[in-house]
Amino acid sequence: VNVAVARESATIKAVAKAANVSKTTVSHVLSGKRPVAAETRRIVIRIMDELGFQPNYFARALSANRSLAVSLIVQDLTNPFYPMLGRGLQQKIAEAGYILMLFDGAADPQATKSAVKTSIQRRVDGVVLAAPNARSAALALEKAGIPAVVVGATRTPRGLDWVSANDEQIAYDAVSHLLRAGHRRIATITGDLDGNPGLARLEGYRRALAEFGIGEEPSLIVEGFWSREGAATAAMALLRRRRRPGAVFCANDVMAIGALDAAHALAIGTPEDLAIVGVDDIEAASLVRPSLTTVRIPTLEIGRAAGTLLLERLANGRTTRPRHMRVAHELIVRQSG
Amino acid sequence: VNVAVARESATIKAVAKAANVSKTTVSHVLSGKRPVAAETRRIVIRIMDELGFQPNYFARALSANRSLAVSLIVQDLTNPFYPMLGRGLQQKIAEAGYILMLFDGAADPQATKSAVKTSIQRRVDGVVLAAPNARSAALALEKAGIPAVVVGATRTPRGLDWVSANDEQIAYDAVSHLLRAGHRRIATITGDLDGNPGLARLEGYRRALAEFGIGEEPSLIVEGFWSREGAATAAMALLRRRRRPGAVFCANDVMAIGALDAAHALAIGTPEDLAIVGVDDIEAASLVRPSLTTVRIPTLEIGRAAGTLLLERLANGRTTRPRHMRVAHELIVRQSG
DNA sequence: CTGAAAGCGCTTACAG
DNA sequence: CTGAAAGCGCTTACAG
Repeated sequence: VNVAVARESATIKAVAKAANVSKTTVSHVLSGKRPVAAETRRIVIRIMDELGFQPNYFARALSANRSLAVSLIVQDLTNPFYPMLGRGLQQKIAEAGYILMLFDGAADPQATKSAVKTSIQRRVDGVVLAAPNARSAALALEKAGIPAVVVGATRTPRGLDWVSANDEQIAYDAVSHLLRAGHRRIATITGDLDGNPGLARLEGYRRALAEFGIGEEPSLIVEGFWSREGAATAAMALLRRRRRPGAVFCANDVMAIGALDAAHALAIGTPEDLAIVGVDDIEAASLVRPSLTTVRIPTLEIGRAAGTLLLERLANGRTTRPRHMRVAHELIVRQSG
Repeated sequence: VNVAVARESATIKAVAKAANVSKTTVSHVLSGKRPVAAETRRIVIRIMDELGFQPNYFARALSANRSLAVSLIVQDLTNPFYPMLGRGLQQKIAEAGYILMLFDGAADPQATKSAVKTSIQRRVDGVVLAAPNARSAALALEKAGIPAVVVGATRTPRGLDWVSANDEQIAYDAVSHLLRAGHRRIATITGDLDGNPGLARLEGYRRALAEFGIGEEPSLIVEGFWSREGAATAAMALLRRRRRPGAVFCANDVMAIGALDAAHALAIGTPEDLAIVGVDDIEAASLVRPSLTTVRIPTLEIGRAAGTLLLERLANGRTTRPRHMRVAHELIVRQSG
């Protein structure tokens, strides 16, 4: 096996020699941690330029014992939620000189474990967990002394920094929009009710109705399993009732599109005969016809918030209490409701 | 500023001491580069377990002079093309023990430059460039002795490993599908014709028609600028002709959705009165009504192919010639054509 | 304002 | 089959 002929890159030693100073001084013009005579600094900087010197991060990381790297462990990069999250996080940490190590596929617990292990071996300074099995991952990281921030978890993790959307309020705002538009018989197609977003969004739906003095009608609450087909089936049942609802709040956009399918199949007009509101603002929300009214979750902001929490944690160590940041959502009114 | 109380992780030295062997031996049971007596090995492994030993990658990278890391520099992570690419790449390189460093936002040349610089400083072993300004980036990397693979570039880069889809054939296959369905007046809404995918897809359209002995009709070729609105406008003009086309090939799905908009606005039925075929198979392609017939570009495969090329390059150095891999696409027949 | 030297935790010729 | 020691390229007390 041949070895790539990497052009030998200049070291601190070479720079020191050429500039006629010690390695110590070169190191200090690099870090600024100690005053260096203006003239000396100028010379050193010139030599660095001439030699194309780039500090070796391994050496730096090894002696300083920090990597200036952050891991992002993500459930499914293919879900549009995560790229935006990654972008926000990268923006934030890059400002502080950190880079992003990306681990995908954490829907599989085995992949999560391996991502955590690799993160520990590579001595990342912090980890953002956007994965379902955050709990055990966080434990392993804590043992290794690596701070973690959890994002969009289904449950509140104990003692960890955490950023999330306000799922209850999201649903409340969506349903309030329908109520303000005059709707009174409003159904909801829920997601999986085992986890947090599903449950919280159902609660928001209930609170909005309650505040309008509308009694709950259990038959208007149906489960759509977060999927287009599940929602279409549920909506079919809903729309075939004698007294069908005039509006439906769907706990995500994919299910809203399923509801649209059902309405179309039954020749029920949207929004005239059935208003539909979703959550997420996925790309398709503006591409379907009629375009979807929905609640946008500011994924970029979530990423940035996670970065902020992590940087603060890195600066403060464990001295400060765990924090929870909530990001603001936004109602996007389009054609469907 | 407080320092995080990182639990001291065990070092090779600690393991060696506890196991009553030398650091050399511990290192060799780790790497397997030299035989170790079965009994000794067993003891060392047990001690490693007990101490929770994780080798420090900085130290390893520093002495071995390789990082076991690969950079992915991406134009816009938010474009669904890239997450899948990233996943494929990560899958491939993880098999060889490499991790992925992600850089987003390379649509901005400044961001690309900074990503390249960081990649050099961090001594990544290789880079995958999925960015428009691949040329200058590749040059800088070459100077640093870091191999690069280019993905989905608009121009063929010289001397570099390269993976791409076969854009000409993609268009040919899409148009052939329409021809086989009996269409003879087939329009095309093209992308930007400055770059490769736009031009190549127009050529594929032409070849398909030519092979069917159909003369080119310049008025049936209109530009849609890769956007929904651009395509809708173009389609409007097309559909208002006295003799309007019976089918239209759109150079991407977003434009196909624009064509759908236009047909809908003019009450022209799809596919009865106007068949529509796109390219990409974005998520929305299956969500719009009628769902879109399209050509899927296997992004995951592209990522894996890039990983394969890069790993081979890392193994062979510059001894082998630059390679070009093409990935196979697939016609997805749905409702629109 | 500047340097000599130890040390970070590994790998790897060299020697036996 | 095993060890002692040099070295990778930085950072950072310590000393002046």
